Amino acid sequence: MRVSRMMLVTLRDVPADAEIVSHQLLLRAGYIKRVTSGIYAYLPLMLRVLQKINSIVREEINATGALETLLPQLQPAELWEKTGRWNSYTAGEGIMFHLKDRQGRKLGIGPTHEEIITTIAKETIHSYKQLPVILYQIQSKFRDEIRPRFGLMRSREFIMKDAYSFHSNEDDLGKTYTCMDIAYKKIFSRCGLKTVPVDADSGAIGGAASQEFMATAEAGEDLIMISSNRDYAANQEKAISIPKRPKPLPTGNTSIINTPNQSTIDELCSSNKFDPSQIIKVIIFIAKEENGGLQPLLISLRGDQKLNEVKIVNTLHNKLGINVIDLYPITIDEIRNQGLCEFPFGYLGPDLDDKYLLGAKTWKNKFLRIADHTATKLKLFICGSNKENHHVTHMSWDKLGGIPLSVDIRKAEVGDLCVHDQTQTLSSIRGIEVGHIFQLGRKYSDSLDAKYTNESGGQESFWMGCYGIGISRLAQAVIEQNHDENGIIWPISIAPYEIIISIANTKDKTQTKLGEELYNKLIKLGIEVLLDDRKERAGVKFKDADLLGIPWRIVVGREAEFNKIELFERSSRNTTLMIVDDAIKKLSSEIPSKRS
RNA sequence: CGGGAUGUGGCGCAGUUUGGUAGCGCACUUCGUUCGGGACGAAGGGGCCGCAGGUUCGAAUCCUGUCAUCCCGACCA
Repeated sequence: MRVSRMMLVTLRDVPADAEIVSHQLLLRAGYIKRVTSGIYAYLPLMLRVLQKINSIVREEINATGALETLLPQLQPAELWEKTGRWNSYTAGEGIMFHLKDRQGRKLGIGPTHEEIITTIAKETIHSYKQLPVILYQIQSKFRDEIRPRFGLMRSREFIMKDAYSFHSNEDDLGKTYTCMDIAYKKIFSRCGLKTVPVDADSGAIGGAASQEFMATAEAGEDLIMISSNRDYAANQEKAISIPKRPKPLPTGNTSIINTPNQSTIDELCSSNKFDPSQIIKVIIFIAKEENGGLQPLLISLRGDQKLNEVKIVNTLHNKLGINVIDLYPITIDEIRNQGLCEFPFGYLGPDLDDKYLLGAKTWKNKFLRIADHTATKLKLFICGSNKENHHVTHMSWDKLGGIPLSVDIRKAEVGDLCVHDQTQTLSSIRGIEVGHIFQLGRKYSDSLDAKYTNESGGQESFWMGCYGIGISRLAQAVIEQNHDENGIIWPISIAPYEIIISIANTKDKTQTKLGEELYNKLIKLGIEVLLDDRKERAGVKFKDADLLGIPWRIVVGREAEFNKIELFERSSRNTTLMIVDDAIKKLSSEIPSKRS
């Protein structure tokens, strides 16, 4: 392709809207154009990158035995109602774009495709003999993100590869899950992306085992907790660790103490020489349930621990079968709006009476009481007395009327010891989520009544897995990891072009002629080559070539008359003066070997 | 949605406090001189100053409303 013909417009100034380097470079080098918030046009150069990524993804996913499909983006509400996701995906700040057609039928614009694919599987797969089946597609997905940002990193329309697998038993699902794990690692490494697999929360999609692939980058939105030897890594939402040992409370009798103006852990500790680990703090949240119910939660935590809200949502779902669509701390205004008397905030105890909720307008009038393991393990502790300005020391769970539901709802912190290996400590790094694999189990097949006939003639729900890769996000993540002050440095495997020939002076006939010859020869060799034939000064062409990030550059310049060119490698910035034929030889052996 | 900020040619910005009818750099066009790391000079083209009302003889500038964009939080490939 000739640069003079490719609608290339590069920007010298950094667009004001772009915050992170990869986004700035995509805009400056003319790869993408913003159309509206979170919605981008992929310009010709970008499309080539995406197509390269797609073909790597296709190769590796096809190799797992998966079949490519293309599913509709417009999806009927009924399917989403069956899985119970229509409300949570559309109501309030729902993430699904949705609309009504002219007959008034409700449709959603696909943020994901479990409903569709499971329905298709249900209608197509009737016997265990047809299993397992893996289906996938690569196409645009739509999510009405609360806050789109960072260009393609979090956009509202984005390209995703999503695969879904169907199995007759859990073991088989596990096998495919492992295959995908391996395929994903190959894909990311072929794309030149450094990733860390982490244990993940399975979020709104639901399910059992789940792993995220994080591209490590300072600009990443996710915090990853990782052990020193990298054996363990988890999303902060899911991370577990060994909490520090509590400082035992010296023996003593249960007694109420005066604690005026000591409504925080800090104040309480500094005034009474307590250690935060000797205290139980109590927090009240409201869990908004899928069916609209508002359940007050009375949560007990050890004073030195922090609450992990995601773990609470999961606990409610997994242990109590409550599907929570929103979780938020209560406020004084809300208590008033409920028509209730004020709570003794700052002095709450785990035994706060349900009578505080009597007469609530929309809240349920019984607390759901849960506590973190670190709290329930304390034999003796200090806690609020449910009376302003008073705490209780040497309290025990017995005296409080028993131990509430004991679960892990604390945040793992940097410096904690790891559960898998107590010689390791946790530290944190930032990452960009580029892939996610789940073992869904039978959640969707059950709710959509997707069954097949098993060996003994009975009906059974499919075991399912789902596996996503954010294609457009991945492309940008690669830039985040591969750039310098001059621009992008594409790995050759996904570069839009492999070589750019810069003719230093287009008025020089010798240079132009040699450039054109070289261009044609390289094309014949099957190399993807750009010819910068623009009537620009050499400096402009060099700057643009660096900015675009093409892995190799050939400069046809002063030495053209001696049949020599300069070969420049973008990543190392090494330049070699070479005879033309030697350069061709070198490139035609080197480039194909590094494409993989 | 809550908190913060900004909207002025394609991009980056000044002008707004103290109303007088729009300017700078980059990019674009033409000519000349240059010609290996974003050249220089000269001459040009392009903007109803986000939009709608209002105040005023007169509004980019003041007032009201509205829309959009970006940043911080919840969301997620």
